[in-house]
Amino acid sequence: MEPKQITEIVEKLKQEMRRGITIAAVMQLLSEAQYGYALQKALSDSGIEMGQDTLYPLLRRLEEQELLASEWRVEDPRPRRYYLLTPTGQTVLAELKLELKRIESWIRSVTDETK
Amino acid sequence: MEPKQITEIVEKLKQEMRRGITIAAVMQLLSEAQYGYALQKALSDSGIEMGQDTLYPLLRRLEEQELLASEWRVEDPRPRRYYLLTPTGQTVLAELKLELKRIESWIRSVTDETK
DNA sequence: TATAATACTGTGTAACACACAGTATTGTCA
DNA sequence: TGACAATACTGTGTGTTACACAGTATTATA
Repeated sequence: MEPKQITEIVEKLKQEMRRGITIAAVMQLLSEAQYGYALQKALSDSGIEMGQDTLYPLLRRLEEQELLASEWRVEDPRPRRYYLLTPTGQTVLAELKLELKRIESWIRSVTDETK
Repeated sequence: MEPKQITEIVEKLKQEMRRGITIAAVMQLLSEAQYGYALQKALSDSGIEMGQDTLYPLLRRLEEQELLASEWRVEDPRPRRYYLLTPTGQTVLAELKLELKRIESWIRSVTDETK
């Protein structure tokens, strides 16, 4: 098998592994109100690259589920749409964090075993 | 929002978070040859529940990508299909583990911050 | 003997990340 | 001043895959 194909496969698998944490990342960052573009930068700072075409539908989806609420703020230099966790969203995030701890310990058990 | 709906949403989000690690789990367990049904039980022992209708297509997919190889073994009490990581699969698994460590440290940073 | 456990195969569908495309406004620089 | 970049958001289409649903066969058990 070509090294190029291996890289493709690896990248795709990494992608699949990452997708699970992006939701929690977004929700965690929205414990405080933030607008989409700034959120994207904050995610990037956390090492999570996410395109606008992925982020905005995700925000819409979480809002539809009433985990987020959004509002337009007319401000300098331009209007922005701010998102914030709802109380329900906070509850859900707390639950997700428990799951993350489980995933974390599973990762530790797997990677430590074969170090 | 109904508590029932929240539970649904939480479960679905947990599910999405888990999917990322199932691939690595399967590959890790197949560092040694194992047949499908036994693999499913081993996964379950690791806290990862996975139906046959999910596991077998995943095994097929990984085999198509040449990360796994399989063979029928005629044995007592019945023939079984064994799966084992290929050398390529071992390479890929090592790469995935690096990614898992990244995810792990990200989880730590997020959950510790808000403890 | 009927049912459960063991073991595997195949098809269909919902969900969603990402690709692709677009819009508008403000900022920067030659 | 105008072209391009950055800022900021919206919408549609598609590929992928977990899971739902369905099925098969053999062995084990009550």
